[in-house]
Amino acid sequence: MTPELPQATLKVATLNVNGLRSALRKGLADWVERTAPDVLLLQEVRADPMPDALSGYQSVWFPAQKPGYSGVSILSRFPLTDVRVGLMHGALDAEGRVLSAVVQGVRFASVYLPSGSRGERQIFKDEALVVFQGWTEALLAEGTPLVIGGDYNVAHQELDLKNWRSNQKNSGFLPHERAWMTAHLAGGLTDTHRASLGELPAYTWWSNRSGAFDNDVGWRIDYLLAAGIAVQSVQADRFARLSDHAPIVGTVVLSEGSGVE
Amino acid sequence: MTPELPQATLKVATLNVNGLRSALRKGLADWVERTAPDVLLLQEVRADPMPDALSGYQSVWFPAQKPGYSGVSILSRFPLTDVRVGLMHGALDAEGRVLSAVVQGVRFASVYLPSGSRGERQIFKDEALVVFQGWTEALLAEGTPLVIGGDYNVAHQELDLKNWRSNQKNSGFLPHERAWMTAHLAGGLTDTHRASLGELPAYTWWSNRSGAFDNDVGWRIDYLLAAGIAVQSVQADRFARLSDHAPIVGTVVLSEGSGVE
DNA sequence: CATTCTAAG
DNA sequence: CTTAAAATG
Repeated sequence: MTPELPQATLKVATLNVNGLRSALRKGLADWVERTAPDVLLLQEVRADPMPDALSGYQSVWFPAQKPGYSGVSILSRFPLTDVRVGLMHGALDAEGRVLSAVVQGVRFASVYLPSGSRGERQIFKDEALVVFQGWTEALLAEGTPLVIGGDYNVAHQELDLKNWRSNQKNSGFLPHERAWMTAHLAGGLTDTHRASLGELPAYTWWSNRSGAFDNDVGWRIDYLLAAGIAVQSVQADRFARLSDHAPIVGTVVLSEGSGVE
Repeated sequence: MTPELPQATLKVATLNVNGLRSALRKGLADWVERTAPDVLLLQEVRADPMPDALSGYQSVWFPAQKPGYSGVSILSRFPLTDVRVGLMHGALDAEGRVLSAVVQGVRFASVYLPSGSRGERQIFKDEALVVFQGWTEALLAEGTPLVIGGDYNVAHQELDLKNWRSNQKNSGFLPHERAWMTAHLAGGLTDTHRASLGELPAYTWWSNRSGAFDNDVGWRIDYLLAAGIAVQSVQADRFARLSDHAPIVGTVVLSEGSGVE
């Protein structure tokens, strides 16, 4: 270890803001100042680009075509290079769902996969999973260290939601969605949040209805995944309450070469 | 004067609520309890009928066909009889703008004439003025004492708005609208609020923008008009703040026969 | 239940 | 600037 190295780690955070303006009203700027992520991956921005929303950050934005809908962005304290917008899939890219850029040699992706909770959108979600998996495989083949943060709208295992039995027929915990997630990870991505958690439950989303949050009736549908690089000390900040989702924060280890810890 | 008479007067109030649910949130029920009108004429209800919104009142409702838009109602502590819905004019009646009923031998009408502030609606407003004038003339010919309360979206004289010079080309103070109001009154209706005021200004509407209310940059576009009966002590309750309009309250004199005082 | 957008005033 | 609805999650 050479203490002279400029910075051996990058703090990364991912958050579905459910409206960036709403999250700002709820104190996102303060939370960012306290948490001080070097890279911040936002989903469901629901606004046109707001490059001055958080001072001290460069940013890239991928809004949906429809105003007020979907949209992702990446904010960084260090230069963002090799920005890639979308999946090269017309219908998905009209909705601003996948954006990536390289920071300090690591590619960071901000991903917002479709919800299927409005039944007629399940088919679109299923197609998105396939297209996104193809995109991911191509990226992994490039060999650049990769960190994906995002809202997948899929809970993986039984311990990833409060009531798994009653949700087996609900979008977000359908058997084929869970199998997709297993395959997605098998492609070489590590679920770093789960790795930090062990076997503990830790949800990242709670419905706004009734007392879902107070009763911790939640789902873990947001992820911080990594390939070719370690992300340590990954935690969901359950009490941030900046939206209906919790931010996930972790430490990307730059100096140790490759390998997931 | 015989003190044994059951009730020699009726307290009447008229108010554009700009959403009845909104006005209820802002304390309409308390205001009604304090003010205790016998008859309450509401405009811009913007809701389906809410017969239980104010306890102690019977009510009749004329909503627009389009949800959340326009709509008038009449609430009364005494029986409402001979209810008449609309003007028998398809386009106007689709918007729930004129409703009347008889209470204690007096016909009360709740009237919400169209706004022309969205320019393309001026022609519709102009037609409404003509149709409504015809309706009024027919009603006056019946000879029943008549009290009209409502939002006319027309300021009559120069003292009826703060900046009359700069508004001579704006809907609500156009020369032909003012002339219409003059003719409307000439048909036998008394502007009872103006009669109580003398030459004082007293506005009933302030834009929500900037500090229009704080600077009293208002318009008198709501009226309490009467024919064949006296309405006394008519005042706008400027500080009620139940909507962007002030309620107008007056006392209808039942026992003195006919005549406006 | 919460967000944003739209129509309307 | 404000309301209410619509679409969406």
